[in-house]
Amino acid sequence: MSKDNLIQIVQSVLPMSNAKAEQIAEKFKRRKTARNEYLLKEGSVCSESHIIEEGIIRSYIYDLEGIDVTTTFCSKQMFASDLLSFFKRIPSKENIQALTDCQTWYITYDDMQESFHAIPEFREFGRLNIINQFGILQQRMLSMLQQTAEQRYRDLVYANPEILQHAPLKYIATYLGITDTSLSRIRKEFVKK
Amino acid sequence: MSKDNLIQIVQSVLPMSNAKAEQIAEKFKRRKTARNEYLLKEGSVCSESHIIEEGIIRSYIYDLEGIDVTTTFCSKQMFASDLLSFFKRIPSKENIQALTDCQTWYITYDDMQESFHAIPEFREFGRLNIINQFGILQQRMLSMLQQTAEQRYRDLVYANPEILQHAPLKYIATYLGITDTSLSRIRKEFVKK
DNA sequence: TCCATTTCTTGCCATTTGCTAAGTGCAAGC
DNA sequence: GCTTGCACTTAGCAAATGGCAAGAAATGGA
Repeated sequence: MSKDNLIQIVQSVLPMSNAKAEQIAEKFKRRKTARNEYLLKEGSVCSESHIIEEGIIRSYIYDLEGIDVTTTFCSKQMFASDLLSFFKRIPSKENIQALTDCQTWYITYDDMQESFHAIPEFREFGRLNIINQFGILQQRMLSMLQQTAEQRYRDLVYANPEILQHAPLKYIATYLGITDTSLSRIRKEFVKK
Repeated sequence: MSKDNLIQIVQSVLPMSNAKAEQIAEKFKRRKTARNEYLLKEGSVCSESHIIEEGIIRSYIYDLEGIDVTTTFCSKQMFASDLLSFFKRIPSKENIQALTDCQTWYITYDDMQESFHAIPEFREFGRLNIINQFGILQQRMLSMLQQTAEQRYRDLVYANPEILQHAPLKYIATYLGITDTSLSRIRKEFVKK
Protein backbone atom coordinates (compact mmCIF):
# COMPACT_ATOMS: atom_id res chain seq x y z
CA MET A 1 0.00 0.00 0.00
CA SER A 2 3.04 2.26 0.20
CA LYS A 3 4.39 4.35 -2.62
CA ASP A 4 7.62 2.36 -2.91
CA ASN A 5 6.69 1.00 -6.31
CA LEU A 6 5.93 4.44 -7.61
CA ILE A 7 9.15 5.87 -6.23
CA GLN A 8 11.10 3.17 -7.99
CA ILE A 9 9.34 3.90 -11.26
CA VAL A 10 10.12 7.61 -10.88
CA GLN A 11 13.78 6.82 -10.29
CA SER A 12 13.89 4.47 -13.24
CA VAL A 13 12.75 7.30 -15.51
CA LEU A 14 15.22 9.81 -14.07
CA PRO A 15 17.80 8.87 -11.43
CA MET A 16 17.51 11.19 -8.41
CA SER A 17 17.72 11.15 -4.64
CA ASN A 18 15.10 9.29 -2.64
CA ALA A 19 13.97 12.56 -1.14
CA LYS A 20 13.31 14.12 -4.55
CA ALA A 21 11.65 10.98 -5.85
CA GLU A 22 9.38 10.95 -2.83
CA GLN A 23 8.52 14.57 -3.37
CA ILE A 24 7.46 13.80 -6.93
CA ALA A 25 5.63 10.62 -5.93
CA GLU A 26 3.65 12.67 -3.41
CA LYS A 27 1.87 14.37 -6.27
CA PHE A 28 0.32 11.09 -7.44
CA LYS A 29 -2.86 9.54 -6.15
CA ARG A 30 -3.96 5.95 -6.31
CA ARG A 31 -6.97 4.62 -8.17
CA LYS A 32 -8.60 1.28 -8.71
CA THR A 33 -10.33 0.77 -12.00
CA ALA A 34 -12.53 -2.23 -12.65
CA ARG A 35 -12.36 -4.26 -15.85
CA ASN A 36 -14.15 -2.49 -18.74
CA GLU A 37 -14.29 0.85 -16.95
CA TYR A 38 -12.97 3.93 -18.69
CA LEU A 39 -10.12 6.20 -17.62
CA LEU A 40 -11.01 8.57 -20.44
CA LYS A 41 -13.82 8.92 -22.93
CA GLU A 42 -13.59 10.73 -26.23
CA GLY A 43 -14.88 14.28 -26.24
CA SER A 44 -13.68 15.10 -22.75
CA VAL A 45 -10.36 16.72 -21.90
CA CYS A 46 -7.84 14.29 -20.43
CA SER A 47 -7.16 15.66 -16.97
CA GLU A 48 -5.25 12.77 -15.41
CA SER A 49 -2.09 11.00 -16.44
CA HIS A 50 -1.81 7.46 -15.11
CA ILE A 51 1.11 5.20 -14.30
CA ILE A 52 0.01 1.58 -14.22
CA GLU A 53 0.95 -0.44 -11.20
CA GLU A 54 -1.15 -3.45 -12.10
CA GLY A 55 -3.39 -4.38 -14.99
CA ILE A 56 -3.79 -3.94 -18.74
CA ILE A 57 -5.22 -0.87 -20.44
CA ARG A 58 -6.23 -0.27 -24.03
CA SER A 59 -6.67 3.00 -25.89
CA TYR A 60 -8.71 3.18 -29.02
CA ILE A 61 -10.38 5.60 -31.37
CA TYR A 62 -13.17 5.33 -33.90
CA ASP A 63 -12.10 6.06 -37.44
CA LEU A 64 -14.18 7.84 -40.08
CA GLU A 65 -16.19 4.70 -40.83
CA GLY A 66 -16.91 4.23 -37.14
CA ILE A 67 -14.52 1.30 -36.84
CA ASP A 68 -12.73 0.88 -33.54
CA VAL A 69 -8.92 1.04 -33.88
CA THR A 70 -6.58 0.14 -31.02
CA THR A 71 -3.97 2.87 -30.63
CA THR A 72 -2.11 1.53 -27.59
CA PHE A 73 -1.87 -1.25 -25.08
CA CYS A 74 -0.38 -0.35 -21.70
CA SER A 75 0.75 -2.69 -18.98
CA LYS A 76 2.73 -2.54 -15.76
CA GLN A 77 4.91 0.55 -15.31
CA MET A 78 3.69 2.18 -18.50
CA PHE A 79 1.98 5.54 -18.83
CA ALA A 80 -1.61 5.83 -19.91
CA SER A 81 -3.14 9.11 -21.02
CA ASP A 82 -3.89 11.09 -24.13
CA LEU A 83 -0.85 13.34 -24.14
CA LEU A 84 -2.26 15.69 -26.75
CA SER A 85 -5.47 16.24 -24.83
CA PHE A 86 -3.72 16.36 -21.47
CA PHE A 87 -1.13 18.99 -22.35
CA LYS A 88 -3.04 21.02 -24.91
CA ARG A 89 -6.29 20.99 -22.98
CA ILE A 90 -8.33 19.96 -25.97
CA PRO A 91 -11.09 17.33 -26.20
CA SER A 92 -9.72 13.87 -26.68
CA LYS A 93 -10.46 11.60 -29.63
CA GLU A 94 -9.34 8.60 -27.62
CA ASN A 95 -11.05 6.18 -25.31
CA ILE A 96 -8.92 4.62 -22.59
CA GLN A 97 -10.40 1.49 -21.10
CA ALA A 98 -9.25 -1.09 -18.56
CA LEU A 99 -9.01 -4.59 -20.05
CA THR A 100 -8.49 -6.04 -16.58
CA ASP A 101 -8.95 -4.73 -13.07
CA CYS A 102 -6.27 -2.09 -12.66
CA GLN A 103 -4.32 -0.22 -10.01
CA THR A 104 -2.88 3.06 -11.20
CA TRP A 105 -1.11 6.10 -9.84
CA TYR A 106 -2.29 9.30 -11.42
CA ILE A 107 -1.53 12.99 -11.37
CA THR A 108 -4.01 15.69 -12.34
CA TYR A 109 -3.20 18.34 -14.90
CA ASP A 110 -3.33 21.09 -12.28
CA ASP A 111 -0.95 19.31 -9.92
CA MET A 112 1.36 18.44 -12.79
CA GLN A 113 1.38 21.99 -14.01
CA GLU A 114 2.12 23.39 -10.58
CA SER A 115 4.98 20.96 -9.98
CA PHE A 116 6.29 21.46 -13.50
CA HIS A 117 7.01 25.08 -12.79
CA ALA A 118 7.91 24.70 -9.12
CA ILE A 119 10.20 21.65 -9.06
CA PRO A 120 13.18 21.46 -11.43
CA GLU A 121 13.45 17.68 -11.09
CA PHE A 122 9.77 17.31 -11.88
CA ARG A 123 10.31 19.27 -15.07
CA GLU A 124 13.03 16.91 -16.17
CA PHE A 125 11.00 13.91 -15.10
CA GLY A 126 7.95 15.11 -16.97
CA ARG A 127 9.82 15.98 -20.11
CA LEU A 128 11.61 12.65 -20.09
CA ASN A 129 8.32 10.82 -19.82
CA ILE A 130 6.99 12.52 -22.90
CA ILE A 131 10.22 11.81 -24.74
CA ASN A 132 10.03 8.16 -23.77
CA GLN A 133 6.48 7.96 -25.07
CA PHE A 134 7.69 9.54 -28.26
CA GLY A 135 10.47 6.97 -28.51
CA ILE A 136 8.04 4.09 -28.07
CA LEU A 137 5.81 5.46 -30.81
CA GLN A 138 8.81 6.05 -33.07
CA GLN A 139 9.91 2.46 -32.62
CA ARG A 140 6.44 1.23 -33.43
CA MET A 141 6.32 3.41 -36.54
CA LEU A 142 9.57 1.85 -37.69
CA SER A 143 8.11 -1.60 -37.23
CA MET A 144 5.18 -0.56 -39.42
CA LEU A 145 7.53 0.69 -42.11
CA GLN A 146 9.92 -2.23 -42.17
CA GLN A 147 8.29 -5.34 -40.83
CA THR A 148 5.59 -7.74 -41.93
CA ALA A 149 2.48 -8.20 -39.81
CA GLU A 150 3.82 -11.57 -38.70
CA GLN A 151 7.05 -10.06 -37.43
CA ARG A 152 5.13 -7.38 -35.56
CA TYR A 153 2.92 -10.02 -33.99
CA ARG A 154 5.96 -12.07 -33.03
CA ASP A 155 7.58 -9.06 -31.37
CA LEU A 156 4.44 -8.30 -29.44
CA VAL A 157 4.21 -11.88 -28.21
CA TYR A 158 7.75 -11.75 -26.86
CA ALA A 159 7.63 -8.21 -25.50
CA ASN A 160 4.16 -8.22 -23.93
CA PRO A 161 2.81 -11.74 -23.57
CA GLU A 162 0.41 -10.60 -20.85
CA ILE A 163 -1.39 -8.36 -23.32
CA LEU A 164 -2.10 -11.33 -25.55
CA GLN A 165 -3.77 -13.11 -22.66
CA HIS A 166 -6.23 -10.34 -21.94
CA ALA A 167 -6.95 -8.66 -25.25
CA PRO A 168 -9.29 -10.32 -27.73
CA LEU A 169 -7.85 -11.00 -31.14
CA LYS A 170 -9.71 -8.23 -32.90
CA TYR A 171 -8.14 -5.58 -30.65
CA ILE A 172 -4.67 -6.94 -31.31
CA ALA A 173 -5.38 -7.03 -35.04
CA THR A 174 -6.20 -3.33 -35.32
CA TYR A 175 -3.19 -2.53 -33.14
CA LEU A 176 -1.00 -4.35 -35.68
CA GLY A 177 -2.80 -2.70 -38.59
CA ILE A 178 -4.40 -5.84 -40.03
CA THR A 179 -7.79 -7.55 -39.96
CA ASP A 180 -8.74 -10.17 -37.44
CA THR A 181 -8.94 -12.70 -40.25
CA SER A 182 -5.32 -12.10 -41.18
CA LEU A 183 -4.18 -12.26 -37.60
CA SER A 184 -5.95 -15.55 -37.14
CA ARG A 185 -4.01 -16.94 -40.11
CA ILE A 186 -0.74 -15.51 -38.86
CA ARG A 187 -1.30 -17.02 -35.46
CA LYS A 188 -1.99 -20.39 -37.04
CA GLU A 189 1.35 -20.28 -38.87
CA PHE A 190 3.03 -18.99 -35.73
CA VAL A 191 1.96 -22.01 -33.68
CA LYS A 192 3.50 -24.37 -36.27
CA LYS A 193 6.93 -22.80 -35.87
CA MET B 1 17.48 38.81 -42.22
CA SER B 2 15.50 39.69 -39.11
CA LYS B 3 14.00 37.21 -36.70
CA ASP B 4 10.42 38.17 -37.52
CA ASN B 5 9.69 34.83 -39.12
CA LEU B 6 10.99 32.98 -36.13
CA ILE B 7 9.03 35.13 -33.71
CA GLN B 8 5.86 34.37 -35.63
CA ILE B 9 6.57 30.66 -35.51
CA VAL B 10 7.14 30.84 -31.76
CA GLN B 11 3.84 32.64 -31.30
CA SER B 12 2.02 30.14 -33.49
CA VAL B 13 3.16 27.33 -31.19
CA LEU B 14 2.22 29.18 -28.01
CA PRO B 15 0.52 32.58 -28.05
CA MET B 16 2.50 35.09 -25.97
CA SER B 17 3.55 38.71 -25.92
CA ASN B 18 5.96 39.98 -28.53
CA ALA B 19 8.49 40.67 -25.81
CA LYS B 20 8.44 37.09 -24.57
CA ALA B 21 8.51 35.67 -28.08
CA GLU B 22 11.52 37.83 -28.85
CA GLN B 23 13.22 36.64 -25.70
CA ILE B 24 12.75 33.05 -26.81
CA ALA B 25 13.73 33.78 -30.39
CA GLU B 26 16.96 35.31 -29.10
CA LYS B 27 18.14 31.85 -28.11
CA PHE B 28 18.10 30.64 -31.69
CA LYS B 29 20.90 31.03 -34.21
CA ARG B 30 20.72 30.92 -37.95
CA ARG B 31 22.37 28.39 -40.18
CA LYS B 32 22.62 27.74 -43.88
CA THR B 33 22.90 24.14 -44.94
CA ALA B 34 23.73 23.17 -48.48
CA ARG B 35 21.91 20.43 -50.36
CA ASN B 36 23.07 16.96 -49.29
CA GLU B 37 24.82 18.22 -46.18
CA TYR B 38 23.99 16.65 -42.83
CA LEU B 39 22.51 18.30 -39.77
CA LEU B 40 23.09 15.10 -37.82
CA LYS B 41 24.88 11.82 -38.43
CA GLU B 42 24.12 8.59 -36.66
CA GLY B 43 26.39 7.76 -33.75
CA SER B 44 26.72 11.34 -32.57
CA VAL B 45 24.57 13.02 -29.95
CA CYS B 46 22.07 15.46 -31.40
CA SER B 47 23.03 18.79 -29.87
CA GLU B 48 20.96 21.18 -31.96
CA SER B 49 17.25 21.40 -32.60
CA HIS B 50 16.33 23.14 -35.84
CA ILE B 51 13.32 25.08 -37.02
CA ILE B 52 13.19 25.21 -40.79
CA GLU B 53 12.75 28.59 -42.38
CA GLU B 54 13.40 27.42 -45.92
CA GLY B 55 14.14 24.09 -47.55
CA ILE B 56 13.39 20.38 -47.26
CA ILE B 57 15.04 18.00 -44.83
CA ARG B 58 14.92 14.22 -44.61
CA SER B 59 15.68 11.96 -41.66
CA TYR B 60 16.51 8.33 -42.18
CA ILE B 61 17.96 5.32 -40.45
CA TYR B 62 19.52 2.09 -41.66
CA ASP B 63 17.59 -1.00 -40.64
CA LEU B 64 19.12 -4.35 -39.68
CA GLU B 65 19.68 -5.32 -43.30
CA GLY B 66 21.40 -2.02 -43.96
CA ILE B 67 18.48 -0.64 -45.93
CA ASP B 68 17.85 3.07 -45.70
CA VAL B 69 14.40 3.95 -44.30
CA THR B 70 13.00 7.48 -44.36
CA THR B 71 11.65 8.36 -40.92
CA THR B 72 10.61 11.97 -41.55
CA PHE B 73 10.38 14.72 -44.09
CA CYS B 74 10.45 18.26 -42.76
CA SER B 75 9.64 21.44 -44.58
CA LYS B 76 8.98 25.08 -43.80
CA GLN B 77 8.13 25.85 -40.15
CA MET B 78 8.67 22.26 -39.03
CA PHE B 79 11.13 21.03 -36.42
CA ALA B 80 14.06 18.86 -37.34
CA SER B 81 16.07 16.97 -34.74
CA ASP B 82 16.32 13.57 -33.13
CA LEU B 83 14.30 14.28 -30.00
CA LEU B 84 15.41 11.11 -28.26
CA SER B 85 19.07 11.85 -28.79
CA PHE B 86 18.67 15.55 -28.09
CA PHE B 87 16.90 15.23 -24.75
CA LYS B 88 18.37 11.98 -23.47
CA ARG B 89 21.92 12.80 -24.55
CA ILE B 90 22.40 9.45 -26.23
CA PRO B 91 23.96 8.65 -29.60
CA SER B 92 21.51 9.03 -32.45
CA LYS B 93 20.49 6.27 -34.83
CA GLU B 94 19.23 8.84 -37.27
CA ASN B 95 20.76 10.77 -40.11
CA ILE B 96 19.30 14.17 -40.88
CA GLN B 97 20.15 15.47 -44.31
CA ALA B 98 19.19 18.51 -46.36
CA LEU B 99 17.40 17.58 -49.59
CA THR B 100 17.64 21.17 -50.79
CA ASP B 101 19.63 24.19 -49.69
CA CYS B 102 18.20 25.14 -46.32
CA GLN B 103 17.91 28.03 -43.90
CA THR B 104 17.24 26.99 -40.34
CA TRP B 105 17.04 28.48 -36.89
CA TYR B 106 18.57 26.27 -34.25
CA ILE B 107 19.04 26.14 -30.51
CA THR B 108 21.76 24.15 -28.79
CA TYR B 109 21.02 21.69 -26.03
CA ASP B 110 22.85 23.81 -23.47
CA ASP B 111 20.96 26.99 -24.37
CA MET B 112 17.69 25.09 -24.45
CA GLN B 113 18.37 23.55 -21.06
CA GLU B 114 19.26 26.86 -19.49
CA SER B 115 16.17 28.60 -20.85
CA PHE B 116 13.99 25.64 -19.97
CA HIS B 117 14.71 26.13 -16.31
CA ALA B 118 14.99 29.92 -16.35
CA ILE B 119 12.05 31.03 -18.47
CA PRO B 120 8.53 29.72 -17.69
CA GLU B 121 7.23 30.56 -21.17
CA PHE B 122 10.13 28.70 -22.73
CA ARG B 123 9.21 25.63 -20.71
CA GLU B 124 5.69 25.71 -22.05
CA PHE B 125 6.92 26.43 -25.54
CA GLY B 126 9.40 23.56 -25.41
CA ARG B 127 6.93 21.10 -23.99
CA LEU B 128 4.31 22.05 -26.53
CA ASN B 129 6.76 21.48 -29.34
CA ILE B 130 7.45 17.96 -28.18
CA ILE B 131 3.74 17.32 -27.78
CA ASN B 132 3.11 18.58 -31.28
CA GLN B 133 5.78 16.28 -32.66
CA PHE B 134 4.13 13.46 -30.77
CA GLY B 135 0.77 14.37 -32.28
CA ILE B 136 2.18 14.37 -35.79
CA LEU B 137 3.68 10.93 -35.25
CA GLN B 138 0.44 9.66 -33.72
CA GLN B 139 -1.49 10.86 -36.74
CA ARG B 140 0.93 9.14 -39.05
CA MET B 141 0.68 5.92 -37.06
CA LEU B 142 -3.08 6.04 -37.45
CA SER B 143 -2.70 6.41 -41.19
CA MET B 144 -0.49 3.32 -41.21
CA LEU B 145 -3.09 1.35 -39.27
CA GLN B 146 -6.15 2.39 -41.24
CA GLN B 147 -5.21 3.51 -44.69
CA THR B 148 -3.93 1.95 -47.86
CA ALA B 149 -0.61 3.05 -49.31
CA GLU B 150 -2.47 4.92 -52.03
CA GLN B 151 -4.46 6.93 -49.49
CA ARG B 152 -1.29 7.77 -47.59
CA TYR B 153 0.39 8.89 -50.79
CA ARG B 154 -2.62 10.98 -51.71
CA ASP B 155 -2.57 12.69 -48.31
CA LEU B 156 1.11 13.43 -48.63
CA VAL B 157 0.62 14.97 -52.05
CA TYR B 158 -2.02 17.33 -50.75
CA ALA B 159 -0.35 18.16 -47.45
CA ASN B 160 3.25 18.54 -48.61
CA PRO B 161 3.48 18.84 -52.37
CA GLU B 162 6.88 20.52 -52.10
CA ILE B 163 8.36 17.36 -50.61
CA LEU B 164 7.31 15.40 -53.66
CA GLN B 165 9.22 17.78 -55.87
CA HIS B 166 12.52 17.34 -54.08
CA ALA B 167 12.57 13.80 -52.72
CA PRO B 168 13.30 10.90 -55.08
CA LEU B 169 10.64 8.26 -55.27
CA LYS B 170 12.54 5.69 -53.26
CA TYR B 171 12.74 7.99 -50.24
CA ILE B 172 9.02 8.63 -50.38
CA ALA B 173 8.36 4.91 -50.74
CA THR B 174 10.15 3.94 -47.52
CA TYR B 175 8.44 6.84 -45.77
CA LEU B 176 5.09 5.36 -46.77
CA GLY B 177 6.21 1.85 -45.85
CA ILE B 178 6.15 0.40 -49.36
CA THR B 179 8.65 -0.41 -52.11
CA ASP B 180 9.58 2.01 -54.84
CA THR B 181 8.04 -0.36 -57.39
CA SER B 182 4.68 -0.19 -55.66
CA LEU B 183 4.83 3.56 -55.33
CA SER B 184 5.59 3.90 -59.00
CA ARG B 185 2.45 1.91 -59.79
CA ILE B 186 0.37 3.88 -57.29
CA ARG B 187 1.56 7.10 -58.80
CA LYS B 188 0.61 5.85 -62.24
CA GLU B 189 -2.94 5.17 -61.09
CA PHE B 190 -2.99 8.49 -59.27
CA VAL B 191 -2.23 10.47 -62.40
CA LYS B 192 -5.17 8.85 -64.18
CA LYS B 193 -7.65 10.09 -61.58
C1' DT C 1 29.02 16.64 -75.52
C1' DC C 2 29.30 12.11 -73.98
C1' DC C 3 29.47 8.60 -70.63
C1' DA C 4 28.21 6.57 -66.33
C1' DT C 5 25.14 6.45 -62.82
C1' DT C 6 20.94 6.94 -60.78
C1' DT C 7 16.05 7.17 -61.03
C1' DC C 8 11.89 5.63 -62.58
C1' DT C 9 8.77 2.59 -65.04
C1' DT C 10 7.04 -1.75 -66.49
C1' DG C 11 6.07 -6.75 -66.80
C1' DC C 12 5.69 -11.17 -64.71
C1' DC C 13 4.67 -13.85 -60.99
C1' DA C 14 4.59 -14.87 -55.88
C1' DT C 15 3.05 -13.56 -51.44
C1' DT C 16 0.40 -11.12 -48.26
C1' DT C 17 -3.64 -9.24 -46.85
C1' DG C 18 -8.58 -7.99 -47.35
C1' DC C 19 -13.49 -9.16 -47.92
C1' DT C 20 -17.37 -11.95 -47.30
C1' DA C 21 -19.52 -15.60 -45.49
C1' DA C 22 -20.00 -19.87 -43.20
C1' DG C 23 -19.02 -22.76 -39.39
C1' DT C 24 -17.25 -24.09 -34.69
C1' DG C 25 -16.72 -23.60 -29.78
C1' DC C 26 -17.74 -21.45 -25.56
C1' DA C 27 -20.11 -19.07 -21.91
C1' DA C 28 -24.11 -16.59 -19.98
C1' DG C 29 -28.77 -16.44 -19.20
C1' DC C 30 -33.44 -18.33 -19.49
C1' DG D 1 -31.27 -28.35 -21.97
C1' DC D 2 -31.67 -24.65 -25.15
C1' DT D 3 -30.95 -20.27 -27.20
C1' DT D 4 -28.18 -16.34 -27.99
C1' DG D 5 -24.21 -13.74 -28.64
C1' DC D 6 -19.40 -13.40 -29.01
C1' DA D 7 -14.73 -14.87 -30.28
C1' DC D 8 -12.25 -17.26 -33.29
C1' DT D 9 -11.23 -20.07 -37.36
C1' DT D 10 -11.56 -21.38 -42.05
C1' DA D 11 -12.45 -21.16 -47.03
C1' DG D 12 -12.58 -19.05 -51.57
C1' DC D 13 -11.67 -15.39 -54.16
C1' DA D 14 -10.13 -10.44 -55.00
C1' DA D 15 -7.00 -6.73 -54.31
C1' DA D 16 -2.72 -4.86 -52.77
C1' DT D 17 1.97 -5.25 -52.44
C1' DG D 18 6.60 -7.38 -53.00
C1' DG D 19 10.71 -9.37 -55.62
C1' DC D 20 13.22 -9.50 -59.54
C1' DA D 21 14.77 -8.03 -63.83
C1' DA D 22 14.87 -5.35 -68.02
C1' DG D 23 14.77 -1.16 -70.12
C1' DA D 24 13.74 3.86 -70.57
C1' DA D 25 14.50 8.42 -68.83
C1' DA D 26 16.87 11.76 -66.27
C1' DT D 27 20.89 13.43 -64.02
C1' DG D 28 25.55 14.66 -62.98
C1' DG D 29 30.49 14.81 -64.03
C1' DA D 30 34.44 14.77 -66.79
